[in-house]
Amino acid sequence: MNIELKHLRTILAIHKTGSLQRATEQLNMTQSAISHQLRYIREQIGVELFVPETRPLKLSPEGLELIEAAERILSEVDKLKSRFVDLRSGQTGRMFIAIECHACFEWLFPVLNLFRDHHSNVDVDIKPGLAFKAIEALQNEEVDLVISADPEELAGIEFHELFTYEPIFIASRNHLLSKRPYIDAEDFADQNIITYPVPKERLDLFNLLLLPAGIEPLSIRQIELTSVILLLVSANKGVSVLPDWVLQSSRETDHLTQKRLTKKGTSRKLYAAVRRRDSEKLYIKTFLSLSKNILSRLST
Amino acid sequence: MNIELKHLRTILAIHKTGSLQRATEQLNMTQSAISHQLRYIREQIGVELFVPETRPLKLSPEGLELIEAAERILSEVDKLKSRFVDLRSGQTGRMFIAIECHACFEWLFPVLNLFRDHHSNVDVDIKPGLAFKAIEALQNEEVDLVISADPEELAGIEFHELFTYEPIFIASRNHLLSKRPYIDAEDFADQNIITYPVPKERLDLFNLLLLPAGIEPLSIRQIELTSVILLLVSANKGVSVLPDWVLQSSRETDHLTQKRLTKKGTSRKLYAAVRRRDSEKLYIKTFLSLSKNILSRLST
DNA sequence: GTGAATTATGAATTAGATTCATATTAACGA
DNA sequence: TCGTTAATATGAATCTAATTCATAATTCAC
Repeated sequence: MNIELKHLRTILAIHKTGSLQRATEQLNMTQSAISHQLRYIREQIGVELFVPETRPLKLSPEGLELIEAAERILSEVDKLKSRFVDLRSGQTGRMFIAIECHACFEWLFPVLNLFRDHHSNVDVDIKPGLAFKAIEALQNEEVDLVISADPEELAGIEFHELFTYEPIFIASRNHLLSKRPYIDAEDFADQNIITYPVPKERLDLFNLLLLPAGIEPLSIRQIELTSVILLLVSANKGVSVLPDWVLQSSRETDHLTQKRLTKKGTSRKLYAAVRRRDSEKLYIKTFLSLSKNILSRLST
Repeated sequence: MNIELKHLRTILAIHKTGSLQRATEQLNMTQSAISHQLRYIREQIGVELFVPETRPLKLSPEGLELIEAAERILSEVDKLKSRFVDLRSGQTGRMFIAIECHACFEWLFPVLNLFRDHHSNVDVDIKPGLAFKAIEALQNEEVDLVISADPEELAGIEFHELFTYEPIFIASRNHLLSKRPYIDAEDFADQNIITYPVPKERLDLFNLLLLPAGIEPLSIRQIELTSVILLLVSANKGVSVLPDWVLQSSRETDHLTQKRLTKKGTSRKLYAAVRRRDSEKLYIKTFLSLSKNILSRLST
């Protein structure tokens, strides 16, 4: 027995309009096509659906049952369809985020708070633990958005620039280097550095300054939480380099001195990577737009 | 957006087998056909269902949702199908009965009690109030079976003979006619007759005897209930003619005398009319078979 | 019963689904 | 990283099945 949704729709239209003739309008088919189809359906299910030789067409008890089931099934299908219309247009969906940069929590949480106001239907989560394999996870659809400072050329992946930031040197006000107008690579050679617990090559300080200059600091201490880093630096247990936005938004900068790296300063850019096919989704656009503006919001 | 059940089945098969290649077995199609169909589905719903370029195929979050909905919908459709398989084979269905003969309640109830043991899934009901238009109601599918004594040649309708019965004259033991070996038409001319409240031409007594002989009884009193008729006749308030099965099965015949109509007796047949298309249904066959045997069951 | 409207049917046509042949792409082991 | 194998994608050809067209058969209302 082969039944398709098309057939259910036909039966429903015939029943609702009361005749094959009038059903033609709803179904955009000729009366002949409907008649052929009705015969096919009758053959398939082997039960008379309409009382024969009556007009307007009257349902048989079996026909009535079919109609009721058909309405249930078709409404389920319609729900499914509109669900996909929503998914496609970005009214709803999933946005799992992987972050390659540790400090990004500082601006990401405020962004997501704002985001929730716009898209309460979107399932948002931050996936920790795949910082290094983030882009791979994006391709695998394990996550839907990656915050990264290292754009690559990848098929199906788009990097959207979010904002430019400046890695800033911080030390205690009592620190020797607090007298300098700016900090250079060599200055780190005898310093205790406090960083996030990630490999060197993923830290701005090393990327931009120390690795090119071939300089090793005196020691490296790895700390998870930004506020603890600030605390330790304030207490003169070491120095650090953090993105400027962290220092703008933090209330624990009173005992700190901030300096540029190198005379003319340094800069980095942050990107959000998404699958190209997702980039038109409404909620992705909202996220990108909110992220681009988040720094000015935080500083006021 | 056009989705058919076929497509849901395809997606489901791909997911369950993990590859287009293996899905070919389930679907009895070539890998190429499945691939084309998959592309069509993708175009229709506009959302990537499987993570591209991965093997074994992995569902995207959207794909997972589709699978879940597809399983719901297809199971609903399967239920519908098996429902119709049952309906077609007569495992289940509706059997609304119209009776043209008043006394038939006497044997019909016992039949239906037995019937329920065999077919608890069949929706049984007796539809009163359309005694005269019963056959019409059968054609309109308002009822599914008619008990009738007057078979006709009608397109799509079959009359199945149930049993032969004898209309029997009854009177009080004290009644004058109780001495007679049998009763003739003329004997009714000075009698008070008690009958069911239906037109004369639908009563055996008039059909078989009085109308042909052109004889009018002294009076006619119409009574609904068989037991009340028996009561009144017992009390010598009049005489009546009832089918033999009523008298066999009744416990209120002690004060009655029973006589044949005419010297060699009379006989009538009862029929069950059904739509030809229903006559192969299991439960209809059961009903016919039970009805044919009911009289011997009642008399024991 | 007659005419108007509706449904059914067969043949012709058309659309669309499937296959075949083959190119492309991933997966795995050396 | 390369070659090998297996799987998927694709285009054209084919075939199936749905739709239309033309028309016959029914039904309904007056």
